[in-house]
Amino acid sequence: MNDKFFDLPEEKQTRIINAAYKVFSENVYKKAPMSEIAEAGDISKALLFHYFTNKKELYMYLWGKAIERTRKATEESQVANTTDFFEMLRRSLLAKCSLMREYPYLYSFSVKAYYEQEETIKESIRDSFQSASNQSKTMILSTIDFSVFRDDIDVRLLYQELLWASDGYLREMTNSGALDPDRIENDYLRMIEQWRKVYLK
Amino acid sequence: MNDKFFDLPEEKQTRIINAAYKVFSENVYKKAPMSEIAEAGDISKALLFHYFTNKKELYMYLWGKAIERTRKATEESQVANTTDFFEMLRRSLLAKCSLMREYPYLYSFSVKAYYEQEETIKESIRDSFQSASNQSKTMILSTIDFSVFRDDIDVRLLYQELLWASDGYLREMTNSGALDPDRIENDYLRMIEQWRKVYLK
DNA sequence: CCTCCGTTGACCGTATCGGTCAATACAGAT
DNA sequence: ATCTGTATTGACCGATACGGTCAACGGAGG
Repeated sequence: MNDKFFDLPEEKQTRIINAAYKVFSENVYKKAPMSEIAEAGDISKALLFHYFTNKKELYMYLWGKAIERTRKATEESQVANTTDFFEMLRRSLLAKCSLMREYPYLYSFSVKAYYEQEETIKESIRDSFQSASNQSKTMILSTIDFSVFRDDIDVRLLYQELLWASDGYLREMTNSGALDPDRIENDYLRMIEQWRKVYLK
Repeated sequence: MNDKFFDLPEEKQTRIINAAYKVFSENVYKKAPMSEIAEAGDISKALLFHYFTNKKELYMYLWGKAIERTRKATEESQVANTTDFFEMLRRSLLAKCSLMREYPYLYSFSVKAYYEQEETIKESIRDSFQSASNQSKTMILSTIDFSVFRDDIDVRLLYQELLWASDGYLREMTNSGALDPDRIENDYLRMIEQWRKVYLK
């Protein structure tokens, strides 16, 4: 890619990047047109190709950035630095929200990328995602104090369930176009409070 | 459309329909090619056009069928015929599973259709979905006995949350390609049992 | 052998794709 | 005002994919 991209005013950089995240999160790689990205980012297609020499390079740049920013947000929110399950969940959702404020479609892009079928993309991506996901999962299972949960529930099932619920909520917000991180954050906190009430001893 | 479609052996009919549901559930209307549907259904594109005279007609047929089958499955599972919240949830998830056995992608098609942006499609669809969804929601809120819930929880939030959780689970199954209704049904039942334990008085 | 009809490969005009390039717009220096 | 260098673009290219059509093929029944 062309490093001069980073000399652009920051607003313009993120505008372009977010346009790309959006289009790639809504379409499979093959059906995500560069022209649509350019239009959404309010620049010409030629300029887009000027900065990211071709489609795959843009895609891989977005992927690398997504990985990096996710890692950073997770670290900054101190997600791993607690043994309280719900506190960890809270921090991780707050991290997601803060990430969403700057890159609204980064998360849905990551999910879409994980299931990408295009051969050339697949191999470059799947491993790094898988390893990160597995790593965080084992980290959670080893540091969390599970003794505080009610004895009659299946914690592993619960964990999945809560992730799905928060994910489903986020998806609904995304789909309906009302992506308001503040409101989402607030709703997240309420949901967690409720869970805390019923699932602890 | 050409009524001779219904003279085809049933296996072939559902094979074609499911191919169409799949492609339309994975792509926006405009980017869902008839050729891809034909290929997935293992027939020629020309034959597909022979039965459904054009793309929109096929889409609208699928939509109507989705509405109808959903209504039927809901009715057959007696979803509305109980005042127990979790029992109703259980029945409605079982209905979803039984529907999924015959038309694996019908549900994700319906969701996708609801958010369709194509102008000509939008108007023909959104109303019927909205009304059905609203109707079921008010039905639930009026027949369910909410007094059995713990007093310290927000039932409306809970309702959404459980729907999201079951939805997220279903989506993960769909995405990973392991769409096994029996396993899903089993997992659903376990999740519901857990919920029943913690959310009731 | 004929007829009928389900089925198809090949085709059409058009739109869209990824990508290129010469030309413009424009800012700053002289 | 002119020059220079760079950010930006409209127009274009060949290739491909699109929705839709149609003449022809093939096999079953008479």
